[in-house]
Amino acid sequence: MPALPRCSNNPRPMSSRRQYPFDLIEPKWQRAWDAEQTFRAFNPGEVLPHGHGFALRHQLEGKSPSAAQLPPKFYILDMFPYPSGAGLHVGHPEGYTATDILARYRRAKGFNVLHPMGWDSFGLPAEQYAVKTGQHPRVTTEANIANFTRQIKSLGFSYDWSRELATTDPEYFRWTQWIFLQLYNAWFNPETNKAEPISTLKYPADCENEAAKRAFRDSKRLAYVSEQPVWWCEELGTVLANEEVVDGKSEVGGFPVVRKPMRQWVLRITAYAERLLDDLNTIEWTDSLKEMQRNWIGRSEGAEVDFAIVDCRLPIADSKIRVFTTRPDTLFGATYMVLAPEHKLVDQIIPESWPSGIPDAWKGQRKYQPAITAVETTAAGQIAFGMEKVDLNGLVPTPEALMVVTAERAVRFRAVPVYYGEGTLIVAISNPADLDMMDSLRHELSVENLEFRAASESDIERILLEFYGAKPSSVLSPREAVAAYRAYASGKSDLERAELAKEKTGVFTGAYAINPVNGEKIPIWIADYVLASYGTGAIMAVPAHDERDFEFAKKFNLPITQVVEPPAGKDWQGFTDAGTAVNSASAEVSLNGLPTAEAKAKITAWLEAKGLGKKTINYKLRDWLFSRQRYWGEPFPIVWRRDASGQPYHEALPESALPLLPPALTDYKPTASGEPPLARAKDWVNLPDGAVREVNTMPQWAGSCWYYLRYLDAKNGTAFVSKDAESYWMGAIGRESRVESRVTDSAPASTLDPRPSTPGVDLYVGGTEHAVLHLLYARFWHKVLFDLGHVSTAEPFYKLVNQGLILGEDGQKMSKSRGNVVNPDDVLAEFGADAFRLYEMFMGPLQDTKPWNTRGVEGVYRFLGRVWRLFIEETSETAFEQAQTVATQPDADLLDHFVMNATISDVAATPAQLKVLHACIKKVTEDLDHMRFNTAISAMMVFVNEANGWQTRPLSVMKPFLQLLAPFAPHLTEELWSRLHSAFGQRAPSLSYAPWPSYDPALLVESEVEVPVSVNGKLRDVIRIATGADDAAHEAAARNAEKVKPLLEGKTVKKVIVKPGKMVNLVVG
RNA sequence: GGGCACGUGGCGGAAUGGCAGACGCGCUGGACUUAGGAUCCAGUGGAGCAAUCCGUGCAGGUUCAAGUCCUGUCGUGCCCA
Repeated sequence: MPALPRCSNNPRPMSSRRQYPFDLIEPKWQRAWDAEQTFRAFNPGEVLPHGHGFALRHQLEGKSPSAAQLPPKFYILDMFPYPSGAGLHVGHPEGYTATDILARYRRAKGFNVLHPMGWDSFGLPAEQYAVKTGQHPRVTTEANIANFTRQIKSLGFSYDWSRELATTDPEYFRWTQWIFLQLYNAWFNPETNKAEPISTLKYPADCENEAAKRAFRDSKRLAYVSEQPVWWCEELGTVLANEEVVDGKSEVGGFPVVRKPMRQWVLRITAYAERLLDDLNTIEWTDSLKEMQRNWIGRSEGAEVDFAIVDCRLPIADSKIRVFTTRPDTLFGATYMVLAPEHKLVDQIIPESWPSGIPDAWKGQRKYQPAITAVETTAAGQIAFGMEKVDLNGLVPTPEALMVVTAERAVRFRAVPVYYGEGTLIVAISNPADLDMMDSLRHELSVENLEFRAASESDIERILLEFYGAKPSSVLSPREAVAAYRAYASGKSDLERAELAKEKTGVFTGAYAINPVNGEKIPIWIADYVLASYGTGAIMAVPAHDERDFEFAKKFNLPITQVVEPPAGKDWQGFTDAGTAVNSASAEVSLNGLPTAEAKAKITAWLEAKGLGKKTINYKLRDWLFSRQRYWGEPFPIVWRRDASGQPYHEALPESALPLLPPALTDYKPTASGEPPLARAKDWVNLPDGAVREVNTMPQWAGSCWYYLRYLDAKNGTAFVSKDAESYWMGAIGRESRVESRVTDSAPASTLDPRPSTPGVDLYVGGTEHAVLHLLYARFWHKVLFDLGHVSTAEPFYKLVNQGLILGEDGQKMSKSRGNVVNPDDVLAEFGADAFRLYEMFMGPLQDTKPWNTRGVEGVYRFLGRVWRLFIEETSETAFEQAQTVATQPDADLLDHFVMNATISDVAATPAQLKVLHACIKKVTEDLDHMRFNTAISAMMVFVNEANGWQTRPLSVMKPFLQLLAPFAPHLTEELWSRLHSAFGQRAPSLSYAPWPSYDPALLVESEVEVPVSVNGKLRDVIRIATGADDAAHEAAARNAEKVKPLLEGKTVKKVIVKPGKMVNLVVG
């Protein structure tokens, strides 16, 4: 942040300008809250200590109330942070301040508030630091947690620190592993639509032996093992989930990633797709957030349709291709089919030779044949070409990986090695900027005569001619063409294939299928715009009404047949919206004239009746890739064994083996063979009975999937959470009646929040970056735990609010490189925690993105100074300052030099004063109920501006005001609250549990109101009129208003609109 | 390319369809003061001496009345692709 002028030779440089002694007040109260455990939240059955504010407020001192005897709960949760080395930035405390204000407000309203904080402490940075330095990640992590704790505590948040947790604590991740075992030992029963213990699984008849049963069982578990192509990041030494890869690079660090098939643990989240979607309707999240989750789940309704294969040499059962389409109504327009290049039927349908008469363009092309497979080892390092001898199809060489390994590092480039010989390497690179990098690597390698330069297409052609002596034949057989195309496509990611490809590519397989609705013979293609992982990996192409099919058909001259008539004025070619079916009739069925929706229904019914297809629902959501090749994560409680035939199989450890701790290591790098770091610990991996431990670890998401449950009962050593604590705090029992009976003691009904407690976390606040993944994963785990009877609600987070981003003072995202990061420590030193909290809330609506402005902090800081001076005698400031100057160290006793302001007295308030106070109570209360913190603060500023002018300030007005301000500025208000009480010889009850003030609407009624008068909708004058005057009185007064009268002369009043007390509008002609 | 937000003074932002700009910052003037980068008081959307006129990205529409609702358009942000 821009440094504010500070005088370095003065130990208390700000004291002369300090608005009030926050530097003494804030530590004083933070210590007091800590010592008195003021914000301890009590579980059902706990003994409430004598003298505790909560116990006093609810007359429960020394008792151990049951859930029914406790006040209603309010669970208010922050997204716990990853304790990074950089410490807190001003974005963190924004949400934390909002929740803290609401937690304090709810306590004042009589709720039993649960407001905890913890640490999402597994994570990559600590591990990367460990790889570099050999320092155990736990050491780094603990230091960072200590720093975060200090920073968060300095803000005076009312967390119940007795429930603090860290995902890296063995007593915590023991239960993360336990939940994994719940997933492992469960399957999803589609009939009951819920997870059930694996023991309820029924085996099919052909599972004759134990091995077959095991294979079947393992294929049904919610946590299962799968060999699948994953994103491998060389630099990080781990796989990444799709969502952790951004623009072809790792989200963390921005390192290159490649596709690679690996054995992985996967969680069956797709089984819950429908429920994750449906239950969004039962929770109170913003529409945009729900929409994001819906998009991510990506439900689409359509049909699966079977197309028979012509002249097929396959067994009958396989002689058809199943496609998924969302537009079965366009079936008559399907003029070709496309399979994903990886589709398992492709190999089986290819004929020996091309059918006669097909265009050459369909047959694929061989353009280059760089037959280079080489690993050159030198003294200094090696160069590896990740490339087999392949045929390429396409206009440009496929970007492939060139890996250069030196003693220092391994770097992967997107490059095609096209020539290698006599110590000279020539590559075609896709990013010219990589040339410099390669050049610098050349020096590191110290390989003689190794030259890097970019090769143009004609260069490559010339080199290939030289290399092979002749240009290879361009005529391919169907099998060769398919193989060439597959090799080409395998180098691309799904994203590159489906979305980024500007030019459609593909090749004809030589085989044909029969369109089931009209018996037409259509060619079967493979193309990379069809993904094996979506739907059935095959589509029917309707070029007239699908953008990508349309482009493809144009390129390869495939027929385009109209089957949907668009609304008038639109071209049918490439029209993809709903319209009216045309050209869609056979002897058996006709869709002609039907709107798209009806046509879909009719053709789907027909297909089902004929056994040719069925209505299907498809999801974009994929199963959750759950393993990482890292050290700093939860180890899987799994071992591997081999059966009699030598087949490996996995087995869960017993619960008694938990927590399974990771082994001690000195080297945190993956092994030379690419195995995860855990594989280095041979003693740990190899068990005496011959079993081998799983060496993958769980992703960071695991710990954050259930931390909100652990807070409920954070010290429980025998269960992840006790039933009692879970059902009380997650609010599944007898809510409404308890709210009414319990909260009424303190506040009249008028200011009562009528909303009953809600199931799950009552309010969850955090950043949008977790809008999809964390929230989806946590909901999934929660539902599994719900199905298995471990929790009592179907959803974890009832109400969720995303705080907006805080930008730097320059309006840019805060980042170290921009140098616009604001450090809360600096702001706190200058203005104090209360001013910081107040400013974070005053900036604007919580949900909005807004820029930081240090001048704005000064504004609210001045406001707090004005509050201070409302209560404190100015002359005593001098006495304090003198005492402070001679004091050797900051001492809270110095505060005793302050004297209460003489204007404060125990006298009756005037009606005007009461009105100001009650208007403020009303506004602040209503705003807090709607999380409008900024306007609540402005209401309190209005109060202070008024009170500033009062000659006497009645206690009965000033005390409630302090209560209103207390959630926002707890330190200052606690200090003034206690001084105010002792100055008037009163006993000071804890401000934190003092009942929230209520307002009297009768006091707010004005005897006379100002009402605007407009003529023809234009404001002309303002009249004063008695409250409750009738319409006629309003009209009469309006007609007589000074500035209105002349406008009515000579005109007829055609219409009069009166909203009593609001406005009058006269329409004249 | 699609979806969802959002466009209001010099700035952050207020406004159940009913007096646009609450509150704060900044700015201007004044008081107090040895001093002011403290505090207090007053003013502050634009134009005009004034009456008054013009003003919520732009263009239309609905309405007695539109920052607010509807249509289109431009711009910004986020998410998805």
